[in-house]
Amino acid sequence: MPVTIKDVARAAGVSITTVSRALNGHSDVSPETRRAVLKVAEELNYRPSAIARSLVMQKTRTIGVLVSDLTKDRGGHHFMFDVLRGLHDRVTELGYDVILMSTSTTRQRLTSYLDFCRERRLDGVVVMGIRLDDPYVHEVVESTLPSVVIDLPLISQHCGYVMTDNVNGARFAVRHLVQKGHRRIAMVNGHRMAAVSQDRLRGYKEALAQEGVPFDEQLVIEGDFTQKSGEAAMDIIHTQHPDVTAVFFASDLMAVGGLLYAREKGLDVPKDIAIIGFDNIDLTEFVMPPLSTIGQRRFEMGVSAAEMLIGMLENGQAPEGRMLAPELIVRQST
Amino acid sequence: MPVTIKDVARAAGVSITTVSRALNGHSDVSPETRRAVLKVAEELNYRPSAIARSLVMQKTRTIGVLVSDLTKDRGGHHFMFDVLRGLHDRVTELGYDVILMSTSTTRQRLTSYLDFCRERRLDGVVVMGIRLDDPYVHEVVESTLPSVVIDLPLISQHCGYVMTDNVNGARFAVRHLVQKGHRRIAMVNGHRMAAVSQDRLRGYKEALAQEGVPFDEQLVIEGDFTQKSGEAAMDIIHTQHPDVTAVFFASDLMAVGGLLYAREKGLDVPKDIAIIGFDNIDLTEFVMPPLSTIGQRRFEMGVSAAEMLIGMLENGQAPEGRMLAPELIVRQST
DNA sequence: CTGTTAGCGCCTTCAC
DNA sequence: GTGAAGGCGCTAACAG
Repeated sequence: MPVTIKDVARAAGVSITTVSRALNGHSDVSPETRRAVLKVAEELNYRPSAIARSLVMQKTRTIGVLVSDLTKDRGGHHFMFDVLRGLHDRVTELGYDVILMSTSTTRQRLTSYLDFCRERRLDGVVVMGIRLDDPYVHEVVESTLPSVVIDLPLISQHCGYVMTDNVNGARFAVRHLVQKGHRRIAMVNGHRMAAVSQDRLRGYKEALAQEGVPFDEQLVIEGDFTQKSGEAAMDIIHTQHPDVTAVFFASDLMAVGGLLYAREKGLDVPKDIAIIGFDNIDLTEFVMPPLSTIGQRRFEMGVSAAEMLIGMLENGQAPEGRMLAPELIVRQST
Repeated sequence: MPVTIKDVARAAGVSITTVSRALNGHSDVSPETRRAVLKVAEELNYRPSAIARSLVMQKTRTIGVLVSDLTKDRGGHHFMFDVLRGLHDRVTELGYDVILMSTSTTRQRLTSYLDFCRERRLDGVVVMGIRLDDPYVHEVVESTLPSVVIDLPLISQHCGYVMTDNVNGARFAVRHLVQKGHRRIAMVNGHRMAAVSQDRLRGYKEALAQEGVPFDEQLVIEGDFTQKSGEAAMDIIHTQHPDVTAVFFASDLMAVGGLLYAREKGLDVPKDIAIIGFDNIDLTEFVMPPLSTIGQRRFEMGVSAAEMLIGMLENGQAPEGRMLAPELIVRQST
């Protein structure tokens, strides 16, 4: 049975009200009583109940983090973990707590994410790794519960987003290749339906236009973000477009596939063919040669989401769409 | 203002108590009233407040996960994330929620982890990635707050642990090498003070003894878990112990270092020298040749911790030490 | 079977 | 400056 405010009050010989005021730094308490109360609270090792406070204050100072399918071991996990780190860091700095939710587990509970939030009386949610076609996402996006979505351009009255500027990321990559002297630059994209694929393709085109390099539709190969598809794409490029001297892959995993293919065929990277990826996954540092790539500011995305959400909560700030600049990371594959 | 039990009661024309009982499946409610209440609750889209319930029940059905320094980008993160996944999965299955805590952020709050738990009235904690010399860990381990520690053999009245059986992991690795015909087998260990290093060294010795291979102290090189130290160790082995045909690295990162060194020196892996690592990090699948290693059942560790903790909470089960069997993963480096 | 009463631990009017 | 009273949303005796 933990020590309550009542215990402190009794021990200090004052009323509960006074203890509450003293502990919360209200001005209408005499310095002596305040000191006395603080001392007693300290001695008793008193910790106010966040639960009780939440009940009466009607806010929990807790935000939910909704992550897609934590159960399955899919690709994007490291990405999500980094975002989570930034998020948690900033959120706790601002005096809030973070509670975890996963699509897989809440779904089997048969309650929607939103209902979960309502039960827990969460003040807000950050959503990440969710697919656009998830039946429940829109429920939270369109609800009045303040929310911020990572990596999906969903915006509404109570929902903002934070994402990487994929268009510019792709532009950075392609411009870098052009500056290295390449003119025939192929692109291996992810599946066409992914939002990021469309953006990265646009960046590719824009960079080419900007640099005065003609766009050749033949040089855009569609992959599916996997290493295997990267190898396959590289094979097409190698056999059908031997004049290509550089390839921009829309994901590092595909780029690694390209790298393996090149090694297998005895091609020198970057001399025979330059390769640049996208994402800056850990792996890129360890392959040979280390892979140039476009990095997303994952930690900062979490921080930014935290600040936006809590800004909405505390200062009634309007939700917004935030694009974070990606960074060009030059290693030895270009 | 969310709809409360009072709203449901009024709308259903019964007392608050009756609503509570109907919703919680108590038997002393007539079928008709129950149906009526359920219907109204449904129509009103009522969600009971977990907060209010926690207050009166004196338990939150929430467990904390204390993770070391979420802020810093250190090695063990993927490990922790996988454990977290298993943990969260099982915990929510059992009807609990997970709240995140990090040493970095709670420390700057100037409250100990334990105080944080007390404020939030957490039912229990799982601790992971914490170093033995952390000043606060022992506070939670020795407190009456039920806890489970990952990867540290800390046990007490209210604290159990789940960890990988490192001794056997090392034995699996070394036995595998012996079975491949190797007799001169070096070991590159992590720093001597790490608990895992000691265990893995023991497993190395035991396996040698068991297989009738003499132990040679010269063949144990001390590294520090980094790739660089793996390279350095490999250099020592290569130059000073040319008769060595296989190396057991106490971490994959060091093993990758060894691999790079071998490639640089034109050594063929595994023909000239076989290499096996420990941890099964993602990287192992992508290096050339793919690295044989010892895998920890990370997801299962989380699941196990969840079950143990909640078993303690609900059935008063005694905390225990659980060793999870590692698995030998044979790829192409051995 | 159902309603009344009494809190859970805390904050906030409103008096004094 | 301080205390008494009421209530946040819910559950648990205790009566009827």
